[in-house]
This record gives sequence, structure tokens and C-alpha cells, in this order.
Amino acid sequence: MIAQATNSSEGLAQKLSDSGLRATPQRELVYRSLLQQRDHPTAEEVFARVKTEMPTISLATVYNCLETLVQCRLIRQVNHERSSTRYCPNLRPHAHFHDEQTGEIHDVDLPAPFLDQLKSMLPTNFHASAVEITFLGKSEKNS
Amino acid sequence: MIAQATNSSEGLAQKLSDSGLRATPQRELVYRSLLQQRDHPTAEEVFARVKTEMPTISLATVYNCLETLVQCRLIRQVNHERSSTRYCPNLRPHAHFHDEQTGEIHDVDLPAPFLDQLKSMLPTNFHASAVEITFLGKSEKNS
DNA sequence: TCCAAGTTTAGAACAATTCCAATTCGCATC
DNA sequence: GATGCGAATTGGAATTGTTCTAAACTTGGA
Repeated sequence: MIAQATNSSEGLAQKLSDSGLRATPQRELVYRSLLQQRDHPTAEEVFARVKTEMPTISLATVYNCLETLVQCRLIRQVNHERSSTRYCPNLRPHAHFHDEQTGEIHDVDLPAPFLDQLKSMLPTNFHASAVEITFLGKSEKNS
Repeated sequence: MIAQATNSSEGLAQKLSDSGLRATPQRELVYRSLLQQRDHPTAEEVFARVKTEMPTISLATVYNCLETLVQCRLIRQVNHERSSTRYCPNLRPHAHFHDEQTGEIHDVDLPAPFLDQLKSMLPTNFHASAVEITFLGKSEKNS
């Protein structure tokens, strides 16, 4: 766990500087916040969370940091219909399950061969660089 | 062509009245416009198209009509990231291919067994009512 | 013919996000 | 350490796409 957190920070600084960007306290905090509570928060939710630790941070900065992290491929955006963009630090290939009752989003791992199969279904003149899969439905709480 | 248009209109009137709604000239026009040019237009684009035929129609009405048609399951919404919602009269199960260069959206038919296979990949406590699949990439113009 | 409910309309309001211009920060160099 | 410069942050204004509102209009049925 500690090792992982350390790796995360190093990974952050590394990936940022790869893009010629700085590892600022704000960027580190926003990133740590996402890793800590992996529940696909909106920018406003991230803002509320990080403000407890850094009360002077602004919403604009949270938007900036999130965009930067997305561009460095440290996190991903998750959109559904036209509601607020949510953010996800899970970089493995996975789908999202939207619980229509609770509004919660759950990650669903998908086997890589399956994704290849999916891409192979495209007509030959289409070349997909990415596939997004979203399930809608309800999930039972289980013990 | 004429027969098809007639069927469409009848289908429209029928499905609307099933929901206790009226087949107004505005709703018919918006629906016909979508069937005529099946290129996933935004509400603004639909507005521009129908205005040539009914100059007094308002943007709010176009939004209302589109929402009504979605609720009656005569058309579907297509969202991508946070850009404007687009509308699609194709009711068959299909995926969408977003061409990242042109911004165009293409329908991609998917075999039904495949969609079942996809749903069966979910953990047992998830029950999906729908799946959305979106490809991102580029498509070659072919002769 | 008249009424009530459904529908349309223009414009105001709204929410999420981006833009802007003015500080502030942090590293490199002296 | 001081200094300078580009990068980053900030608060507030602006923008975008959409929804809301209240008034006027339309329609089918008593």
C-alpha cells in the first residue's frame, strides 16, 4: 500500500515532466484524492474533497488539474448522457456500469480478447483507437 | 418511398397516441426531418432544417419534440463526451463509430448474440437493461 | 360552441465548463 | 540568497447547451 502510494506520486511527477509539466501541490492533491476514493467523482466533488486539505484551491484549478491528468493519461473521463463529467483513475481496460437507481458507477473488467473481437466486428474501412462500453441497469446489494 | 413515409407517419401518430400524446405538425416535421437525413443531427441542426419548412417553429419546440420522440421510443439520443446531444432514428440495436477527424457518427450493426455475450460478462449482481458501445477512431473514405 | 388539457412559443434561467487577465509560484541562473 | 521568466493558479466573467416559465394558441370531445 505504501509502496503503491509512493509509486503513484513518482508516476505522477514522471508522467507530468514527460509532458514538460510540473508536479504542483494542487495536481498531486487532486490525483491523490482520486486514488483514495475511487468512486468516479465530478469536478465539484473533487473540489469539495480537496478543499478540506487545501482551502485556497479554486474550482478552476481543479478543472485544470483534472484536464492535465487526463492529457497525461493518468486518469480517464467518464461521461453519461449530459450530466457532469466524472473522473476515474482506473487505467485498465474496463467498462462502466451505471446503476439507474442510485446513480452509482461501477467498473467492470473485460477480457482483452473480447475487446479485440469487438474491434474486429467493424467494417474494414473503420479503424478504432478506443472502444467505450457502458451498461445501464440496476445492481443488487449483496452481502 | 410514399408508402414508407405514410407508414412512418402512421407509426408516429400511433406511438404518440399510445402515450396519450397528439401528432402535431411540429412533431411530424421533426420526425420526418430525422428520417430524411439520417446523419445524427443536433437539436440546433434539426431546428435549422425544419425552419425552412415551418419558419415559425421555435428551438424550444424542437427540443420538446425531440424529447417526446425519445420518450415514445421513436428515436434515440446519442451522446459523446459533453458535446451536444444528437438524435438517431435507427431503432435496431447498433453501436456508434465516431470519426475523430470529421466528427461524423456512423451506425455499426452488431450481431444480437454478441450483445447477449456481453451482458453475460457482468458480475451476477449486475442486471443490465441496455448497453451502449461507442468506437472512436478514423474511417477511410472508400470508393 | 365551449372547455380543458395538451402544445407551442419567446425569452429568462440554469448548470457545467471554459476563458480571461492578473497575481503567484518555482526553478534556473547569477 | 536575489532575480527573472515561463508555468500555474485564481476569482470572476463569459459561454454553451439545455430546461424552465408563463402566456398564448390549438384541439378533440361534451
